[in-house]
Amino acid sequence: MKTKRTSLEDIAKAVGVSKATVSFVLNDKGDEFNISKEKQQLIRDKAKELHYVPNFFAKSLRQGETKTVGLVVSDISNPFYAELCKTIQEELYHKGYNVFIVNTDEDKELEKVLMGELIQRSVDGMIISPSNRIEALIPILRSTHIPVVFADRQGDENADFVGVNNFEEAKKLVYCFSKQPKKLAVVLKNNSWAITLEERVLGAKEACEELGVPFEIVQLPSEQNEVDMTIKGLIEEGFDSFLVLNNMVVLKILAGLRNNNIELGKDARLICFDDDEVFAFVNPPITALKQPISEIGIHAVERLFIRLKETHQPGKHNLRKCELMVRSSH
Amino acid sequence: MKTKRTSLEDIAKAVGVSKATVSFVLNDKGDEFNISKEKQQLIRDKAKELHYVPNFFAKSLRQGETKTVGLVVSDISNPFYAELCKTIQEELYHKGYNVFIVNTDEDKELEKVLMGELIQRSVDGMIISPSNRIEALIPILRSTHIPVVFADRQGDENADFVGVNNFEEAKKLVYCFSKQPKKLAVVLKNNSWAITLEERVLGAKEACEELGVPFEIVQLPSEQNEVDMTIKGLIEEGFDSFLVLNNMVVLKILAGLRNNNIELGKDARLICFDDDEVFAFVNPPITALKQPISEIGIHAVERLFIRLKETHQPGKHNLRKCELMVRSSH
DNA sequence: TCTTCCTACTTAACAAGTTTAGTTTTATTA
DNA sequence: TAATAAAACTAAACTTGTTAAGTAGGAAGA
Repeated sequence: MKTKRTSLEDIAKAVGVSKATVSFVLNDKGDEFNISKEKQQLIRDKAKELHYVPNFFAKSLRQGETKTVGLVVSDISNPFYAELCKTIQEELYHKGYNVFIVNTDEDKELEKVLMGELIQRSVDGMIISPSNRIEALIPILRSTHIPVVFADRQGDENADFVGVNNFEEAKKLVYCFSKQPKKLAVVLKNNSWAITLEERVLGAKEACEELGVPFEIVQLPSEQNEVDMTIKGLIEEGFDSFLVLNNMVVLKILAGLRNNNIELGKDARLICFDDDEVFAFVNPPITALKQPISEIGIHAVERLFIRLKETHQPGKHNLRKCELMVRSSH
Repeated sequence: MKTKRTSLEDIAKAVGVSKATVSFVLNDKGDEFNISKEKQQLIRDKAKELHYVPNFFAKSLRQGETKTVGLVVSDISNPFYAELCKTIQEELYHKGYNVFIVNTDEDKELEKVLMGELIQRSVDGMIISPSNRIEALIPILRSTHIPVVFADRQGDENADFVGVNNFEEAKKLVYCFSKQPKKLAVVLKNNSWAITLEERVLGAKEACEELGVPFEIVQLPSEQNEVDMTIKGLIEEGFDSFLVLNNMVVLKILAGLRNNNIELGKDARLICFDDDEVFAFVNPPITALKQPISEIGIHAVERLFIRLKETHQPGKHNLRKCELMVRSSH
């Protein structure tokens, strides 16, 4: 038997006043609307007694504001996004906002559906790390007038963006190897073609051309034994350096190298774009580029709040600096 | 200038029909309610033209159903919860439900506030990994009649629960050391006193008593240099084995051991409750207990759906099995 | 021809709050 | 003493979508 939740009206009837009075009191506007202290107490007591919880939807419907921000990421189980989500959630909580997180799994169709759901939920704003350039969604977003900030990945040149300069950072990394690579393998995940990766690949390419280093872009297969084969092939072809552009594949490469008896730091060198604390304890410790995740989250929220106030402003790009964690694999 | 979103009424006026007609058509009930094909097309076209997105709140308000589940976890940036969130989100998405994730940061007050917010949002159900036994929240949950399933951590004996048998699993781990410990340090994070940890501690304790192994429960400080000191002290006192009950501290211990020149596997042994893929690449590879995270998520969702249909059923405990990842640190 | 039925809709109540514009009662002032 | 003001509220409109009940007009059957 589904009993109805306590409503304002239930309290009003129980106390013998109008809905309006109850609403005033429970929104701490009792004094402003001249509700007597005794009645205020009566109403508050009854609300507690009946376990009253306001219906957020009714409130939002009337007020046209939800105090909710939609957060679109491709994969919360990726430590990068897990941390980003956490930071953004915390920042927004302090400002009185809730966050609705959705997971696109790098699927453009799903992304579209989920963003539609966020719009249905009347989020006041969105922070998006899009699976790719989102031409299809721009008109919808425009017509709803929901402010959007892109974080980590840039979905639209003209919109707000907070992230890192993937091109420049990747380029710099190529210069960071302890010995100039004879041949460089630029490795990324299979079927992963996010904007950030595109930019990183371009940066690495430019550096290689500047240095005259031969290079190849390697899309790593998903099965470990295929990875092992790929790496074997690369080593045989004379590749001695690996630039890993994707934190989610570094473990596979480590395993692949080990399975081929390649000793990192000696027989080959590796740098990873994206850090993990545990890299310090891997054998050998992995040199990696640490992205300022919290910073990105904090600035994205800050920017969104500016947008929430002044809607008509040109988009601004905020590029944050990365930090190279020099360990010993490079 | 904040332009209003397109509403049903806007479409109705533009086409010259009533709101009801538009509602029928856009909910694919046009035929059922005998709306002519031409009008249906007209309405659909206009809806697309005006970028109509239904207001979810208005719909939920009327229908008393939100197709939304609240998910309460202590820390999404913890890989355990990140994975749990992802699984639950995926499972629910396939069933036509959305998930609202909140982060309690192990703070009981915050947990209370956030759960209140989920109730305000009229979630149809909740999956909770509570920061602790949540006596304070039980009456509220009861009065709202929102079905709740506990995942990972058990908040109430009488409610549904999906997780692992922390007591037994921890107990077994003590028996897994390659050499019986001379003295065992049972390590957990500072100020972390989740239910799961309580149970794990109790299990470890019982095993130690059975084996006659002296042990100590160590709350690890948060600063690395203090950790180093703690570990130094333990080693000097003759502790040669570490049972780490908390995935988030294992890195600190690894660093502490290294800073004290202790070689794992030789001078000391370590097993971790909770696994991470990267443990295979740490030096030496860490033996760890892998929890069936996806399984927990999937079964929690399944259980919640049973609850959504039949509210009055006794609570059921579903204990899933863990897998010991034998590597070499033990 | 009158009744009945079907088609193609419309009207209005409803969900649960917020908010504007009133209303009644009491107190104060000219 | 009448007018004015303040105190303590209430009524009803409003947010948007759903849905039960109703209606107008035409066709078919008795």
